[in-house]
Parts: sequence; C-alpha cells; structure tokens
Amino acid sequence: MNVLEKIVNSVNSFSKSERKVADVILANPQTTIHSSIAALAKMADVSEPTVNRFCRRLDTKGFPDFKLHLAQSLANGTPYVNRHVEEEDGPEAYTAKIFESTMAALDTARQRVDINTINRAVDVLTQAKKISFFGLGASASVAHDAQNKFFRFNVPVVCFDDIVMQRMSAINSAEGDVVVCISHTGRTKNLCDIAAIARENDATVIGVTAYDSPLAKECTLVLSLDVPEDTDMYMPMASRVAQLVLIDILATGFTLRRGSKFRENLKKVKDSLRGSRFDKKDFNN
Amino acid sequence: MNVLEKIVNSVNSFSKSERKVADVILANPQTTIHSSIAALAKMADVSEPTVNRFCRRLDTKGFPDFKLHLAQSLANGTPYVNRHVEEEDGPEAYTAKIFESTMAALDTARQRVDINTINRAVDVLTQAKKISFFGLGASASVAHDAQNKFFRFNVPVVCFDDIVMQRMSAINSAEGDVVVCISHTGRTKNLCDIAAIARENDATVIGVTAYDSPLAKECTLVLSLDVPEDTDMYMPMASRVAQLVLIDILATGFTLRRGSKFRENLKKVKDSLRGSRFDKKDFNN
DNA sequence: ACGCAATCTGTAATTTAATTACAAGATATC
DNA sequence: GATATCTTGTAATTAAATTACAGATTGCGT
Repeated sequence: MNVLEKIVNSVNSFSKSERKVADVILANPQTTIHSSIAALAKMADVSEPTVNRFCRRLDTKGFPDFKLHLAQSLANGTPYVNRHVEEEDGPEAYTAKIFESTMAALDTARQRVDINTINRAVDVLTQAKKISFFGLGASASVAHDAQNKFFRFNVPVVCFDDIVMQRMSAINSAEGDVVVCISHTGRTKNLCDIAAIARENDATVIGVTAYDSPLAKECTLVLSLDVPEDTDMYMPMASRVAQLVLIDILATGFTLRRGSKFRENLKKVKDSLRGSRFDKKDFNN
Repeated sequence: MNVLEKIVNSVNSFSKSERKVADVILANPQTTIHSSIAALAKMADVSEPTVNRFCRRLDTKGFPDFKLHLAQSLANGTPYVNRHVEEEDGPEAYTAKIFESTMAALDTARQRVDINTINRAVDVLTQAKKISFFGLGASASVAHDAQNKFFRFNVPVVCFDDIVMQRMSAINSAEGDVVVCISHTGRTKNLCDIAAIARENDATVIGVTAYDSPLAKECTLVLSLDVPEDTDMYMPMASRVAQLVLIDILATGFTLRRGSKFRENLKKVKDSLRGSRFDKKDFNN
C-alpha cells in the first residue's frame, strides 16, 4: 500500500495535530516533497516534532524517509500489471493495457528465467556446427527472427516453418548440431516429434518452451520463460515478445563469447546493408 | 525524462569520479535512495562533495532532491533504463540489461505513439478488402507475425518477404486494399518503392516506421514508434519488439471494432488448433 | 466536579546530514 | 614546458532532522 493511501486509511487514528499535518500533505503532496520539515510544520501550524511523529506513525524512519515514500506514491508511473482488455475499451485504453501487460510479462520473465541455463545455451550455440530454429504458428516468426540474428554471425543457420522440411532437417542432424525448438505451450505434437528425432540423431536440442511440457521432456536444455498467458484462449502476444527477447539475449551472449575480433564480422554485415538504404542524413532530396 | 535515464544518457559528459558515482547508483538504485550522501560517497570511493556535484549536474537541487527524483524513477518497482551491454558483462548482467532496455523501449514507445493514428489505422484495417504485410530483414518476421494474427480474423491476408512478390502484390492492389509496410529506419529503398507502387494503385498504405523517413513520405498513415535504437550500428532488438506490440494493438483494436459475434470466429480458429496439440492436463502419459 | 493518568504537543538542545569555500592535484592547451 | 582550466578532496559551515524533556490537554473514575 502506498503512503498516500495509508494516510487516507488511518486518518481516524490520528490525533488533532497529526490530522492537520495529514490535511496539508493531502492537499499539496507535490509541495510537501520539496519542503523541509520546518516549512511543512509551519503550513500545518504544528511543531516540527509533530510532523516527525506523524511520519513515524506511518511506518517510515522519519521525515526524509517519508518524503521518499511520498515521492514514490506520486510518481506518475502506472504499475505494470497484467490488465485484460475489455469489450468497451477505447483505443487509448487498449493501447495502454497491451503495452503494460507486455511490460509486466517481460518483468516476470526476467525474474523467472534461469541464468545458468542461458549460459549453457550460449555455450552450446557458440560451439555449434550448425544451428536450426524451428517453430510453428506464432512461434514461426520468432524462429525467423532468430535466424535473422544468428545469420549475421557467419554460422550455418537454418530456419523452417514447414514440418516436412523440419523433419528432414532433424533427420539429417548430427553431433555438434544445435536445434532450437520454439513453442510457448510446448504441446505442439509435431514439434515434439522433431525434437525427438533431432536428439536421436545426436543433435543438442534447446527448447524455448514451458517447463514440464511434452516438448521440454524431449530437449537437452530447456529455456523456460513462464509468462502467464493462456494461448489456448487468447492470441499469443506477451509470450512471443518474451521469446524474442530471449533470442536477443542468446544472440548477445553469443557475440560476447566470441570475443571482439569476431564482432568485426557484424560490422561487415551492417556495412553491406548500407547500399540498400537511403542515407541517414540527406533523404530529403 | 526520469533521472535514471538521464544518468545513462549523460554518462559521457561525466568526469571520472562522477562516473564512479553513476555506476554505483545504477548498480544499486534501491540502496541509494536509503543511503546518506556519506554512505554513497564511500560506496563509490569518492568524496561527499563529488556526490553532491553529481546531483547538481543532473539538474537537481542537491542530494536529498536527487534521492527524491530517483525514488520517483524507481516507483514502478523496476528501473527501466536503456543500458548498453558491455564487453565484460557476464550472463547475469547482459540478460538483465536486455530485459530492461526492452522494457524501457516499450515505455517510451507507449508514451510517444499516437492514439489517433492507431485508431485510424484500425478503421482502415477493419474496412480492408485485403491486407498485405511487407517487411524486409528483421522486419520480415514482424510481418509474418502480423499475418499470423490477422489471418485468424478471416480476412484475406498476405505477407511477403520477397521483393519480387511484394512488387507484384503491390501492383495488383486496388482501392480498399491495405498495405502495411514495416521498417524501423524507414530508409530501405525497396520498401519505399513498394509503398509508392501500392499507393499509385489506390491502396491505403500504413507505414510502421520512423517519422519523417523516406518510407513515411510514401504512406497514407504513419505509425511511428520512435524507439531510440541505432540499427545502423546494432542489431534491431527493442525496435522490433515495439513493432510487434504495435501489431498486437492493431489486432486487438480490430477484434474490438468487429464486435462480439465476430469473436466466435477466433474461437473456431483456436479450436481447430486443439487437434495438433497435446491436451493441457494429461500430457504425461 | 475534581484529580489522576495517559496522551499530546511544543520548546530547546543535540545530533546528523548536506553544503560551501578553498586549496591541491590533474589535465588540457598553447 | 608554462599557464589556464577543470577535477577532486579536506575542512569549515550551515541547514535539517531528531531527541529529550516539560507543559498542556484530554479522558476517566470517583
């Protein structure tokens, strides 16, 4: 509970002078956080220790600490919460909700992701002879994205969103190859098969999927994001964003692991794009 | 701009000692707001006046005022700041940084996106005879994702990442068709051409791209996200996540606009997926 | 209604924290 | 290599907050 609410709630348990302080603070919270205890005492027409006691009553260490708490209550920021879009929401409302839900999802993903597994995944990827990204449906675009990223590293990368191609690719995999299977639910049958086949052929299989899912059971390494989203009911949104960020992290880990001289490669790829683009400065002609 | 961002942004203009202070604060922002100037100075291994000067440089009145501002920045629980990954970062550090940068990017995107334009874009999309999503490179996967989403709405949707196909598709477009061109920089020549061609053929062209870019000039409607990211130098990460969220928003707006009876369609699509998946409960057999 | 106890409240002293002034050191510039 | 500019730290000063204590107020039982 934030301090402002707390003040309102406990307004009854205040003494006369404390209430004066509360009134002044509630009336000018912004002014309060930039005032000294003396100024506030004067505004409320009480003594300084009274203000101090008021602060303590609200479970803060003293006046400065109270101001800190108050400042946080006043911070414009909306707490990032998962809010479902409602039927009657206007553009403003659903835009805000989707942004916030996505940010909330990333926040939980960040807290739950296992750094060790990431590190091991990066290990495996840097040593891979060939990397394959497989996904179906919404996860297919994540796989594409991953290909786009890792492709720049001058490593053999493939990406299929076609189960037949995936199957062929999986069958042809060998030791040293890495197969990354992407699925939010981890319950897509075809992808489980692919993972199993790849493993039978000695490939290392990294699953970007839910813990404890059928797909996870087929994988060598499971990167679970644990984003709360029921993709059986709703369209995959936040979950897929979290997957993308995970791919970004793996790609970043990859470049860092490979050392600085390798990063010249990246520059080369970038430079090659220049020809296909308008110049940054003078595109107004 | 919040203080944390400010610190990150002006890290170059800091002196050696000020930088030490910045590092300590960025590493433990929560601790900082509960520390005295003496404690912080000790942590950063600098003198107290240095800390004070640091605060002043950030346009605050002094240390207590700085703490107030910092508290407000942290009010949302997590400091969402754009922090660049450094050479010597370990898995823990770069994972945190990428998550945070992405969230920070979404936060700015949310603030800068124009709701009116979103609303108009949704308008246009709901009335479209056919919707095409075009993107190249990293934006291609965003286009794919968009297709995957809009496809569920039982609207004719196409998506090409091949310039020849894009071109053909653009030439064949007609009034009532909507073409969505996705490009972070808006300086990809080929995509500008596509947009121009589509417009010449009376299609409505929505650009998911930078304001004032060459591509924007070719579009009927520009959805600008304004995520600070130099994709000429680095890989597109946060920018692309923001694009995806924008697509989510458009898709959501679309379903809301179409009314409730239309949403039964979505359920049908979902149900059709069930056969391809293991059941939610008993996948352990 | 009176007196005792408990609770408030304010004054003044104390402590703590933050800021300023100044000087020494480092760095850049010519 | 000398001078000027910018950094940084030490010590002194000032400002702010807290504590200790005493006076005032309120509530309660007789």
